Amino acid sequence: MPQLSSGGGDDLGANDEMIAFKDEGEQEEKIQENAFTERDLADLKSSLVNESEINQSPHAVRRGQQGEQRGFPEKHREHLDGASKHQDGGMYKTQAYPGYPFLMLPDPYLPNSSVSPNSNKVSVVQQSHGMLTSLLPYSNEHFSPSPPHLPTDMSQKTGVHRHHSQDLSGYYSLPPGGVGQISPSMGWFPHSLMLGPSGMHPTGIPHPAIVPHTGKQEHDQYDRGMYMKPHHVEAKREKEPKKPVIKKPLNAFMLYMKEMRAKVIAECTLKESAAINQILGRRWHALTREEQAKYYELARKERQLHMQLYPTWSARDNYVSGKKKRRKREKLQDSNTDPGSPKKCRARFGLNQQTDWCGPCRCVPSNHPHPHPHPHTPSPPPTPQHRCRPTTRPPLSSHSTI
DNA sequence: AGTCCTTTGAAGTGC
DNA sequence: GCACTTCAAAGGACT
Repeated sequence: MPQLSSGGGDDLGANDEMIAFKDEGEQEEKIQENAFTERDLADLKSSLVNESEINQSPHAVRRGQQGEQRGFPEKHREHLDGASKHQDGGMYKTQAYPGYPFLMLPDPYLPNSSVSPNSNKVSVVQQSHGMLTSLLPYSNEHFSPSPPHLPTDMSQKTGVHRHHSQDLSGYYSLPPGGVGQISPSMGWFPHSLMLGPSGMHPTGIPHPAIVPHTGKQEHDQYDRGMYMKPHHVEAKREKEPKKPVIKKPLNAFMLYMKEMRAKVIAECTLKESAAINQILGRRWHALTREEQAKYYELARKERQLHMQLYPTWSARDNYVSGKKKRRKREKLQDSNTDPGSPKKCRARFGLNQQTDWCGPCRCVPSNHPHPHPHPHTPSPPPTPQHRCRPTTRPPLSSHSTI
């Protein structure tokens, strides 16, 4: 748990994390990040425009970023990884949150616990596809070092099973008239026993973490149908009686994205998620430790709740078969070694026909330490400092510019 | 219709 | 134990 406030001066890697930021000039950026929005937009737009004008390649921006990210110090990532690995360790659960005493108390979502309906603070995001999302009130009240209401309230209600739209309405309060505004990521996990065969809650609100089992596209469709009139949902279900999938609980950054996406969209008038995510990634790094702690805490609760509700669930359940993926990769590799023209090769990887190497790594010659003259001749193995990964993201630079 | 892109973090896999 | 991979969200772009 890297960014959490140590409170009493313990170090969980959080200090290291911050030091790492400072070492890498992040501090300066943090100051500058305050004047984000306009610059984000300007940078992003100009980069998009420039790239499109120069290269007319849909991957031009990606290449540029990869070029930057290529310089990302592994050390930093290790910090993150190492720190995150502490998260579920004892430190996290006990000492890591000296300022969060409620963590030592019974989980609010345990069958014998509950939370109190005493807050009306809520952020409601109108998703572009029409789904309303109720977000946790990320007020300081909720995430103050000693949330005053939580432990007390939790202890007041006992023996009541968690009914999300009521019990959680305190902690995850609903806005006026916001009946269906339940976020998949904010802890709205009704008990599995309360769900119907396709993840429907008795209230008629489908469980957001449960979606049909047929891939991303249907996830979207299902999401869009979440608040359809019941008979529509019913008809849809009859048509597609597919095995529901329990989705992963959202991590801190995902929760942050969910909350801030609409804001960024509004500020930047951007719609492309990839671009928005870049901005959000930068903003995430610009957050203070305390601000991030809100989301880490929230994510922890999410995981905890998820674990309670679906004790047998494993992230592996949603993995596409490793073999299947490997086959896909191998197939791609085969096609890369398949004789063909450099032109076709560049086209396949969205490279500029004039300026780009046609190798699978998409790096432009100018920033590539070991050029791929042509994929048909085997590329030299990636160096530890620079790994070319065409299908997965390269090491991320925490201070990469858009 | 399906996949990619882009971000971070959690968790799984494989050595 | 480490490095690597997959998946969570989102929606436009691309195949």
